[in-house]
Amino acid sequence: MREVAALAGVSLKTVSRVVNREPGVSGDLLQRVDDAIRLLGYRHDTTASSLRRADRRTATIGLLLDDVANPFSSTINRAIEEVARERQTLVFAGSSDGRLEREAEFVRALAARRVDGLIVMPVGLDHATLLRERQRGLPMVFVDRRASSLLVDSVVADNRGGVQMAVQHLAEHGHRRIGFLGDLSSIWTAEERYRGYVEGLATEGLYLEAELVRRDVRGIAAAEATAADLLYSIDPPTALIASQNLLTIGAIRALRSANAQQRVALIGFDDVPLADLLSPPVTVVAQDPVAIGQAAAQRLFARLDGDESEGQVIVVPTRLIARGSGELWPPGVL
Amino acid sequence: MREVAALAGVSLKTVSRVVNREPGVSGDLLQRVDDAIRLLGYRHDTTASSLRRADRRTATIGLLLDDVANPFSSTINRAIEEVARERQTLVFAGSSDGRLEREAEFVRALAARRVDGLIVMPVGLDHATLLRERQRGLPMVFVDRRASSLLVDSVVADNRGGVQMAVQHLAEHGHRRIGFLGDLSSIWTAEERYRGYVEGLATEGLYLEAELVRRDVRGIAAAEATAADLLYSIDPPTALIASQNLLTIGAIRALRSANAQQRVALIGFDDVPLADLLSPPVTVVAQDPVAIGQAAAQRLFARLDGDESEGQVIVVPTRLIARGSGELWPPGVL
DNA sequence: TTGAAAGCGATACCAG
DNA sequence: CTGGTATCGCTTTCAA
Repeated sequence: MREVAALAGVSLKTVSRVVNREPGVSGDLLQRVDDAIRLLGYRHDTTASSLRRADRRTATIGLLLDDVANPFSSTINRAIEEVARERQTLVFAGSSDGRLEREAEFVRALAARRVDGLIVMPVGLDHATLLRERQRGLPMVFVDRRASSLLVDSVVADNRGGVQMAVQHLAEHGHRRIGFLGDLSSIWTAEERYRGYVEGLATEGLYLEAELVRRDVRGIAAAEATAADLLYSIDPPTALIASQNLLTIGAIRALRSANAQQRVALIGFDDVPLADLLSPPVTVVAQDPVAIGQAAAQRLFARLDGDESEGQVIVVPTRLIARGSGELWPPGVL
Repeated sequence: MREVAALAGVSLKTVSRVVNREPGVSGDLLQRVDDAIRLLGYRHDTTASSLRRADRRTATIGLLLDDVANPFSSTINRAIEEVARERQTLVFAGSSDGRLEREAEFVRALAARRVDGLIVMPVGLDHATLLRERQRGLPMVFVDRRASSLLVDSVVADNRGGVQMAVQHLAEHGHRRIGFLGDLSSIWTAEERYRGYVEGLATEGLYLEAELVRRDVRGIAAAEATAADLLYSIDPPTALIASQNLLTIGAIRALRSANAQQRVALIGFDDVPLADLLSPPVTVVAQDPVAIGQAAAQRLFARLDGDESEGQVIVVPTRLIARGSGELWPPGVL
């Protein structure tokens, strides 16, 4: 910048004005400075700029997901990127793998780089580390999992309602013994979905039977084994709800192995690619990761724009996509 | 930092030494400084640090993919993140959507933030903008697509070999009329895969028949229409190679609609989730995005560590996963 | 082993 | 409209 000023024969401040497109520079000087910039191949240094700038903004935000490679997460990532781009903001993306120490490490690294804000899929249920950071002034929005405090906004899917819908749908197709596969109870969404199951059963006047419920199931292999176990039990369910995408895949495999895919109904939570090409095609409760990501980014930028209102909880609707597997009737009904 | 120094009763420089774990600070002072840091909740400012630091490193790299939400890309993203984490480096991730102006915009934003290096899935074939940036000193590694210059390293899958393998596999199963679906020819990988097809045919002593080749097909819907067109042609192929994951999905749909999935063989390039649960399960040439991402990150960090050797091209093997759809024999052979 | 002063590249403030 | 000077938070250099 110094060199640019020298070449254009103006002061540092004038170059700064040109670079930042501030008003009040005569056309003549503007031209000279622009020429000098081009000639020298000058590149503005955002980091130095934000150091001195009054608002100290870095035009940078952090995004901490469970796993950037997970299709649900990466779609959120993409949606956030789009909103950020309109604001000339870059996104640091990272994966916590559901581990508190990774979450803490990432947040520390982001704070050291002075990001303007953070969108995070929080690990665990108490959020102590994150809230401490929030209280120190880092704007923060939770995504996919609801915050334990009103200091931060949350954008979540309608997990409970989605599973209730699934239960109702199965009940309407004559099912009274509906099995449930759930992820780790320490994950907020897993808990919500289980509640949806319990409430759905109640609404339909069905009993909650412990032997049909399998929680804390993690990953495809475990889901397959657990679903098989359910299917081969003495009084097996006539329908299954798999409340997470990997669990759905495991359940599909188990149904195949037992050759029960045309006999036992299945509804998965969260859509999976190619689900419509299986036989039967898999009925799912779909989330809307694009809407979730957009809403989260919009909340964060609203905060950066000075919104000081109480933390909001935005619930993005889920919808049931009937494809076949969820419309099978139990044996003997038709 | 000033406050920390005041509270500990030492100079700025001593605090700096402690923060950077530089040797040559007495245990007493180290203790006092650490206490002051904790007491004040001091946070090191990496951006200010790198501004003054001799090597000007920001411990930050850029990653520009086609689309961070694409499963192949997001797996690369994750692999790179892991390598970067070991080096305390954060990753700015972004999507070009295959558009040159987005690529240029992102690179400009990264350069303004003084990233240490860039891993990019380059748009187009000439790479002019990127190479200019490279020449200005920004370390750069290309991923998934080979560089047009030895100024940058490239890490690519064995596209050509993979498709050759597919052709050979189909020929071994009696096919002589093998159709080909290709993505936009302006994409380097699409071109490579097409060459693999041509060379594979030659190796097997088969003719290249123009009416069996459909290139510049983009997306699921177009692939479905094009594949249907092929299937309903006068002398249709007995086997199909879909050389990209979305094209594979389109081809599967077309085969289903024509009820030809048990009659016309199919091999897809790039694995797709649930492919093994379809009927027939889909045979694919799988890439190894984790290995690709790791290699790319390792190359970049090697450059940052001072490796000045000529640009390398690292080719990561592909492998054929036989699941059923690629092992169907043409009618009348068995 | 410790510290004082200079300066990284830019913007803020205020004077001309 | 334009520029001089102080300063952002930190590291470097060099002297004590």
